[in-house]
Amino acid sequence: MTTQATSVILPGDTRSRILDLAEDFLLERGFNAFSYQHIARELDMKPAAIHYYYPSKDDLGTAIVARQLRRLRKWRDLPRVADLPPAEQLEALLTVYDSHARHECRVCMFGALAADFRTLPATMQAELRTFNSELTAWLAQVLAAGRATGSLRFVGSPSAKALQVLTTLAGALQVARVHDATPYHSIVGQLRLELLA
Amino acid sequence: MTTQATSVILPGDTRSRILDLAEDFLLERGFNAFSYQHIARELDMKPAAIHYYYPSKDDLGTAIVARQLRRLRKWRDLPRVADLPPAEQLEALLTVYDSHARHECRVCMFGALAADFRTLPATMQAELRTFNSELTAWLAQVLAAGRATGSLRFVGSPSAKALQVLTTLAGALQVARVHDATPYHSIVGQLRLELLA
DNA sequence: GGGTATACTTACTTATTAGTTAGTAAGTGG
DNA sequence: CCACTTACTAACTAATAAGTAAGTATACCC
Repeated sequence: MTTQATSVILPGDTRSRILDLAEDFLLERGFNAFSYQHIARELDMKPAAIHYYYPSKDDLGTAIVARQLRRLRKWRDLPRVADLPPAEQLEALLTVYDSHARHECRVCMFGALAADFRTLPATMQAELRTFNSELTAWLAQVLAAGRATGSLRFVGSPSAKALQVLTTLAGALQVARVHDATPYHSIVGQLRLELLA
Repeated sequence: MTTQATSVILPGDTRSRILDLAEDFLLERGFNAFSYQHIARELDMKPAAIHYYYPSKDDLGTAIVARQLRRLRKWRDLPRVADLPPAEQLEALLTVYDSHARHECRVCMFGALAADFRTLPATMQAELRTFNSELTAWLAQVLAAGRATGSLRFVGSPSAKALQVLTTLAGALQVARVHDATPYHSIVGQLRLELLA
């Protein structure tokens, strides 16, 4: 049996519920501070059941980052994002980070994994590098277009500015975790003040 | 005996060698990914010997952050730092981060602990909050003085800008770890370009 | 109704973790 | 030279980690 009368189970549901929970724990505690037991307990299953879906923790971790990368690509190419003018594309990005800050000061995936990076499986490292590179490239292009049309203002190269902005946002969520959302809003307010013409 | 003929041992040396090594591991792997065994192996001792100096890992972790806080206060109050004009005080701060980047893309202590913050002992959390607050307050005052004398340039409040700059620096070291030093230099270059009048 | 795939559980192994306790060798002060 | 302190080691415990192998209940297909 899958589960008794308590809830209706959709096919493939457990697999994605595991991934969702693993991602929660990852963003909440870091990769080295969550275990199959944590996930199993939450789902009222045995740890071995998690291994059935994700044989090793490497697989699970890599799946989390790979899914986030797929989400990024999907989001970026969404008509309601891709067709926006540059300043509003930036605003859409900030909205994503804001939702993290509101959700119990959750850090972003990059911020959650960067510090422990050297203890991560090689496959996770590779996916995270790709994720960061693609996001930076996207923002650099947004910034360049925004400056060209006069809606965004900054000095220096778009790619350096993109790196700086993303780095600041990742860091801002970490500061929010250490203190509270106040410094996060302060930092993002500063970013808006400087960038929006 | 402390150790045989191989080296002369100073009193209190083991204690600080443990702390040094623990800090190395902390910045290298994160708090949840190093153990007393790692330190003991490096020092050619038994894990119990580490417990002799630092009864619990909480004590050890707290000692690391507390020492870093003492170092910050000492550095900040050093004549060769305190007596500098604002723009050079900022430059002195950047030099500290640069040395981290050069030292195998080491992250800063804040960046190493922020992601796993909620898994840390309460005493470490408190010390880290103090550390971050004091550093931010110091930089805010530097920025305010620099803008007043015309050597530094930025919009918004000094404390928001200080938060933003420190957050960016912490994040820049994390990016360096994930990729290499190139993006770090790009980000710090951007900071200099914007701040230095 | 039999076979097979799915979705698990039970029961285990091996490794590592933090931490404790008792003991011991070497140096120190009286 | 004796008591005491310092700085450890040896030998544990209890908990938790990732991972495996074998078995089981259910559903679906022929």
